[in-house]
Amino acid sequence: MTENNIENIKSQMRRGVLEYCILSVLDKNDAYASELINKLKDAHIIVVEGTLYPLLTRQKNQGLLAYRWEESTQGPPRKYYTLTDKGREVLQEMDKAWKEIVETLDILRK
Amino acid sequence: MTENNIENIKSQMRRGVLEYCILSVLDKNDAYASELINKLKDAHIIVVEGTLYPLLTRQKNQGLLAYRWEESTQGPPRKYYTLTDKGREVLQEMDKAWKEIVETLDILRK
DNA sequence: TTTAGTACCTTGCGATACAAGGTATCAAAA
DNA sequence: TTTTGATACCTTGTATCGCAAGGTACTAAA
Repeated sequence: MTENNIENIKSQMRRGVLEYCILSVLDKNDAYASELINKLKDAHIIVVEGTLYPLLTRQKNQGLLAYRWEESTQGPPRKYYTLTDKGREVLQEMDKAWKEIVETLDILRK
Repeated sequence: MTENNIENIKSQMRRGVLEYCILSVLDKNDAYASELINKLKDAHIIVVEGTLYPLLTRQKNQGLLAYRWEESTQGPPRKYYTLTDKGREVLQEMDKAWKEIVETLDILRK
């Protein structure tokens, strides 16, 4: 029960920064969806397909991301996402917002 | 539009830590709902009644909080919430979870 | 030609944040 | 003594969104 509680809370915290994480990863390198899932899993940010695909579409529709198709010899073509200029701007705003929240919690929890 | 975007993102981040903030505030002092709203507003964590009341009830049902009624000379009686032992345990788990996420983002955003 | 691996995407359910509206108490003004 | 304003509680309805589950399609190897 308590365990469940905590898992719930963790995933809630993660959810809050998920979009931030995605833009952060893409800021370093373009990536396709499955690749993103693995990179985020490595960073202990769990995200599943049913969450990521709609989210990427949303961010693309907001003009934060663009994509291109690339052939693969290993299977079907890959949809590589890349940050747009607007995406980079928003990422900077996210940096600020994140900093504020971290400071807020420092104070609340001091 | 972009502004809206950012507001959205900020509130998403805040949401992720809302329960953490509530327990943190109550860890310092017992408080009643309206008081909590003001304290959180001061800390730039916006939360409205329609969000807070169900949330407090949930946390109480999970055994994290208890409450007592206190008379007030200024209006209707106040429902003072207080952390339970379990609430304090969970708060410590939240501290860990939060630390992890902050570290994760440090790495992702380095 | 079937199986395994990779990659894409959608549907349906449940949880939940928030706007809006409602009830009740007390004190002071009209 | 009734009305107003301030304080405090709580609920309802809508919309969003995360996630489990299920589905399609391409490639290579068995």
